[in-house]
Amino acid sequence: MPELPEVEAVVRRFREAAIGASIHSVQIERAGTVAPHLPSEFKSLHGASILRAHRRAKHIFIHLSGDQHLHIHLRMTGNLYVIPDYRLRPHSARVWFRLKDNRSIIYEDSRALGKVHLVTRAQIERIESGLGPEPLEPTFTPMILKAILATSRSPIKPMLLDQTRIAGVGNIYASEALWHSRIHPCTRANQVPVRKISKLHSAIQKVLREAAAGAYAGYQQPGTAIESESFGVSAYGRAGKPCLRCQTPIKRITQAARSTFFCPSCQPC
DNA sequence: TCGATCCTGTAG
DNA sequence: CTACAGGATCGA
Repeated sequence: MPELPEVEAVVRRFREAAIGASIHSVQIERAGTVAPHLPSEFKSLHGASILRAHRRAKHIFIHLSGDQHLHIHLRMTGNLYVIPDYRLRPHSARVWFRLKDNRSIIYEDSRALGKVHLVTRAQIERIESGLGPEPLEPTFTPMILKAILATSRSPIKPMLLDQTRIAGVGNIYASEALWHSRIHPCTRANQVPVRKISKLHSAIQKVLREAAAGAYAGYQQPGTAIESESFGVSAYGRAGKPCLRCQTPIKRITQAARSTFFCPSCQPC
């Protein structure tokens, strides 16, 4: 589910619900979600209060009292939210934090690929320093994108997923941005024509911004279908369906073991 | 730079 | 039953 806009929505909701709350206890239903930590290490969170939460790329960092920090990555199917009572938690709750006010913070993850880690401030800095620019921040300019593209000979679409180059673009929005900027996904990054670089830059921002607007309203708690991508999607998941610009059937290919969707007619090589 | 891998769920 | 899933890491 979550790409950058969805993670942003999760963090915003989390902040509204959880800042200022105090943790009563921590339940770890699945050790793998906190590995390589031991569940017992999380006892240090008992009594801690939640001070801040922020997002960097698709990473979530939660700052707690006592100079403690949680690092949460939702991966494919993770979700983080607060519910009124722990007994309402879904079957796929992997870690939950009972709050002193009786509510609970739930980390839910059906595929269990995501992680909930305890980290130090130094570790957070190390993680963040390894990431490329945030695509929705002013620091991400067409010139910066041009410089990033120049350093890679790999096909542009897998390159867009490389978090060390640009942080937060995922599989759906990579295909979408290329469709909007009419760039073939197999084009080598350093071969993208200069004229199309600014198109790509604005397409990345457009696609992420529009998704962000929908995600905050649409990213729901358990049981509700998560369909934030179902509106505004022009190429992703539309194999065989007509391109919205030229009616040519959208094609699906595999790149770096991920699906890519594009229009073979209006995204020429 | 690729393929395999971590997992579970759902669609075909 | 198989294929595939919006992520990221690891080893070859």
